[in-house]
Amino acid sequence: MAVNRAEQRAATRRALLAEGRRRFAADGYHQVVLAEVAQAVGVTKGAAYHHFDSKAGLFRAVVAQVQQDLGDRVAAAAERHDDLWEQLGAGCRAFLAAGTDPAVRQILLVDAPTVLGWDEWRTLDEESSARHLAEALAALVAAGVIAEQPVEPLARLLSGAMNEAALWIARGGDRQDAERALDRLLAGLRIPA
Amino acid sequence: MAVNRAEQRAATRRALLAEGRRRFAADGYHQVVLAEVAQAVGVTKGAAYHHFDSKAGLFRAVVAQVQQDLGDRVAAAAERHDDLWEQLGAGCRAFLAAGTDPAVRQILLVDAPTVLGWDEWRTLDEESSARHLAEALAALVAAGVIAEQPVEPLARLLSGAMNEAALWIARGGDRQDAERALDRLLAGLRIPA
DNA sequence: CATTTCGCATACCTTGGGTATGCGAACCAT
DNA sequence: ATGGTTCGCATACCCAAGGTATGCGAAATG
Repeated sequence: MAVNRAEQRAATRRALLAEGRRRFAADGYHQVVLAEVAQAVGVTKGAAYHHFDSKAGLFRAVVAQVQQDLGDRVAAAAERHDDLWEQLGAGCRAFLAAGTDPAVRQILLVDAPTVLGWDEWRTLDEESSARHLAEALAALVAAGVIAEQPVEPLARLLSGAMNEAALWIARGGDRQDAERALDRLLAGLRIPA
Repeated sequence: MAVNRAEQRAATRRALLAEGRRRFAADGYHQVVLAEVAQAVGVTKGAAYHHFDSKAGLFRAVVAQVQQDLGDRVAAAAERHDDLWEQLGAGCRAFLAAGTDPAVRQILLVDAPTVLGWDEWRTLDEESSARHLAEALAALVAAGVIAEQPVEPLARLLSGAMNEAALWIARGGDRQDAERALDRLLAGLRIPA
């Protein structure tokens, strides 16, 4: 048990974040009652407001954490390959796989845009997974594998496509089919050798 | 002025729908107060609950209406062309153009999935714009313009891509760039002649 | 040991979605 | 036309839940 005050504070904060993440993922933002999150952790609403300035504030912190995890997973999958094109494919497949995680699905893909507003959500997205995608595409353009073109709109298109595909898979769509369709889309971008 | 009861009922319902649509589009679902919607129309909350069983019920009706409008717009744009491939392109461009409409953006793309739940939203989407896309792709496959493949996952990918692109454009992204990127993606699907 | 800090609890306020019930005008019977 | 019925909507109320103001007690400080 932490006797020290800083440790205690950090522990409470971590516990609230973890419990919030569980509940936001399982029940969706609106179904979650802040007081219940606090109670489950053994504190009261007051503690939650001491650490986060609102329910949305807790959610925001959870979103950042989940985004971070997702970005790490995608980056790790990509880095297992040397070839740039393979990296893109591996990253995309990792993203689709992550879509089966309820935390990613409900928190990032369903609730975050409405709760935080699309602008703020996009900013967070930009800092993690979306950035990896844009960088990968830029590298492929530089390497002459895909045609010279503005990278940002293409990255948004692909990002949106994968978000939707992840939700589709989670709802029962066949992942193989989704991966194959995505592969075909990506393959169409390659400059014919 | 309607003296007849059925007309009166219909008029109130229409007014609530119109005002709800305005406010949902302008402020987002959560910011909208049902009582204020009713008041703006000259009735009270009771009337709203008489016509729709909940706030979400009113929103659902608005969503259906906006979906319908959007589907019509896309279909109309497509039907101005005879060539199947041109139809697809025209429909997609019409969809991106529609993304500049705040009603489409906020109601359909941002709030609907969370408020109605992703499953119900997808069902509504399926009945309007998404169906057009799937049909167009199926026709192109049948005509041998794009490779034989499951149409549903491809339609979801493209649908997600365009949703995201519409939001990106609304946030200030260049529409020409988005259209060109989308064209390149679609072009990659064609079987090389 | 006196004092301050601060992490959190307690008590309270307010907003807003939802419900139960009542009224009055349009509708329908004879 | 007139009494009873329907029904569109108003009024009054309930309560869950987010947010706030304040107090307490234990750790930190010196």
